[in-house]
Amino acid sequence: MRLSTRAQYAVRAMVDLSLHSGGRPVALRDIAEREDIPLNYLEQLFNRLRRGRIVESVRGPGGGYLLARESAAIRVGEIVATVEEPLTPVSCMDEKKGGCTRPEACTTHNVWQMLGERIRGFLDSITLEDLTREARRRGSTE
Amino acid sequence: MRLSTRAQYAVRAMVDLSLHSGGRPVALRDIAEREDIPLNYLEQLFNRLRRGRIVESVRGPGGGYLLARESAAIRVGEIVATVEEPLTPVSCMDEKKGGCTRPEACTTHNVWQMLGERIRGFLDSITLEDLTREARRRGSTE
DNA sequence: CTATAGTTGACAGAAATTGTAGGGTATGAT
DNA sequence: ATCATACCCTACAATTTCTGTCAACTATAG
Repeated sequence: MRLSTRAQYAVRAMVDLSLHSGGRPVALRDIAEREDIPLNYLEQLFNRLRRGRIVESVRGPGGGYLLARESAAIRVGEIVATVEEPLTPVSCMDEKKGGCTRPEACTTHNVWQMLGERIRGFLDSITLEDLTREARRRGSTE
Repeated sequence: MRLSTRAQYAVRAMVDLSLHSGGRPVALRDIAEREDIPLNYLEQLFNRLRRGRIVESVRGPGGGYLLARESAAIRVGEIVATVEEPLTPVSCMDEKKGGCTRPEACTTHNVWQMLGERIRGFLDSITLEDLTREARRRGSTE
């Protein structure tokens, strides 16, 4: 039950982006350096985030990435789900197998199903704005 | 964010054990067959469960495993935590690293911390008795 | 036309998970 | 006693997933 570093990187990078973009594109190179994330790896993550319509890209010199919408409209759950693909705790919930021949199987599946809903529900209750505000607060007090 | 099959196996096996034990030990061989879990693998899991004081073993012929206490006193969260070792979403929460030099890092860490609490809280709210009752209900109606 | 910075796919290394093998040890039954 | 059962334990092989790297390509500002 461990979150991939992919997801952790993605959220940290998004907070960084939100903090440092004043409406202007932020280059991955800068984010990678500040957050100590391998640049090439970060590129892959932002490709997914772009396809997930969470960020927009600007190519060419002076380019970089922008939030696709205001930070209050971006939920952490989205970010995680986008880079992490399936946010379901067990495999047999994505693809349909014949499974569930055993009566206990279904019972436990219900548990995992509900667990997944709880996880998504919690992560969706937090916005990028929340994190950004908190990060700014911490940054200023210290 | 995926639960290991270890954890899924463990919970299923515990439900099976609870269903089939009438105060008498149940052999892993039987559980493995009914649940279609590799026997050797199941043995490893039950070693952990025994060390976690969730089950007790009876050796020799006619032996097997028993619940260490009534099923209402065994929570799913315990079972999962016992076989899954750390139930924390991110690595840097177990071992202490210097981390958290970046202000955003701490912010996101809070999120993972709270997520972990939610997960544990949910899984601890369900007892083995709940699952057993539900499994029996399903089994009888079909 | 050149440097910048995103876009993409392939792939290598590392780590964790999952499963297998093979021996040991306690115990009930014959 | 001895034998079969079934737990106990360790090491390791196979597999998968995750993490990270590389190289080549495309768009664009200056």
